Amino acid sequence: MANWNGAVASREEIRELKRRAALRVAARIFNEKGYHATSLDEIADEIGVTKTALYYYFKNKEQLLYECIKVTYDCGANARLEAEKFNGTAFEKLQELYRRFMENLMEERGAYTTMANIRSLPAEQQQELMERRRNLDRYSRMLIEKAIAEGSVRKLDVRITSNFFLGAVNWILRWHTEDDAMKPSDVSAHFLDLFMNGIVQRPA
Amino acid sequence: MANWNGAVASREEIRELKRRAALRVAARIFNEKGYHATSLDEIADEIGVTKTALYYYFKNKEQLLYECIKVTYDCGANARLEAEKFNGTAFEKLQELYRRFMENLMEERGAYTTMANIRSLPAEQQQELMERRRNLDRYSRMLIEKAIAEGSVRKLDVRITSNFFLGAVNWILRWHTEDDAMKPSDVSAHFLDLFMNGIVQRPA
DNA sequence: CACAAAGCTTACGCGCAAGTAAAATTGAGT
DNA sequence: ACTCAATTTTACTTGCGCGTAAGCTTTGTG
Repeated sequence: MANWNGAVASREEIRELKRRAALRVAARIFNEKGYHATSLDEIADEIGVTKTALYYYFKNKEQLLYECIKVTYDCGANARLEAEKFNGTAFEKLQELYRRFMENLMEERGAYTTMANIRSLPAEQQQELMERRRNLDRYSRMLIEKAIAEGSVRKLDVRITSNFFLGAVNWILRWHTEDDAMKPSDVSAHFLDLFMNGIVQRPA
Repeated sequence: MANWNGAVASREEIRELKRRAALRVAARIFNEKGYHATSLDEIADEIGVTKTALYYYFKNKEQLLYECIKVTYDCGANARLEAEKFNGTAFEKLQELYRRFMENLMEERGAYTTMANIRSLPAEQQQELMERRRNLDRYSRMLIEKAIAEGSVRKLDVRITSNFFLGAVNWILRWHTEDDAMKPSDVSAHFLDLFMNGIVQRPA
């Protein structure tokens, strides 16, 4: 038998798990205290290693932040993929986009995508993240426009409407904790109910 | 004549104007780069003085942040006062509360009330601000409850509904700039339209 | 004009936290 | 049990930025 060791994690796998764990801890503390107010010593302490150990997994502090933010953007990007493969009206796709987005955010719990955080990164990574942000925003607006065109949504200002809901969604991480009484799916359902009722076109 | 100098600002007045100007500059940079990433030298440079001049107006960096955040909280507190003196249903008061809140925020342009910012302050000021935050939130929820009781709003989860809109509102400062094509009153009207349509009770 | 108070500057001390070098430890495969 | 790479540590350098001390400049007032 080449390897009856299937159940036990390999070195590579352990390394990856430790990386993920470190990212989760880092993201939590960054969100609580802010990137610049958080020292690597603090993050390392919480994990149970010394600061220098982190440098074995991440190039530097910026890299750590970058990957934390990437988690958050991936939530949006994955939500978009789900929405695109969803067969249905623009109205339904819009709903799917935001439902997935919200639930991903609450599951993954990455770093806030604040201006302060993004601007703490090197120019190149800033560009990349801003680009991804714009992409999600454009997709969201496009769906709203299509939904208006198909008559399922009232004639609204698309920019305002998109910002309205994106704001509410991004804010979720501020008040919804990991051990919240409310499950991610409950929160997303409530939010969608509020949003969709706000924009839906009703028969005269 | 005791003083034919009425048109010219007195020393006290000039001092106060400079303080205000400094606060506005500080809040803008804090919002762009984050509190800890912003040096006093930077703020002073932008104003056109040296760092030490700021110490003539503010006790220290924390004090500067504290007052920037206070601007934002005052927007909420003043909105509440306006709403309370407004004669009408809970539904109308709710609308008034948020309309004023949004417009004040866009006019005053204080500092974001993020966890990171608040936790950068001394314990005592943290307490005070958290208290004020809770007060506004409680008032918002109370109005929603009353509006449900009076039958003008659907039976919704009050906590979720309040967080939903507070999130959208707080996010405004992220995308609405001072020279935005859209006036504060236009933005607030749009937002209220979206929110109120989302929660209103409709005849069967 | 004198002179005090207000307003601001230059020069510096000091602590904290990012990042590095090199040594110590662990543990998987032989 | 031995080896060597993977992992983590201890000990250190460095720079940035807050805050202070001491002095210079401006301005209103008698």
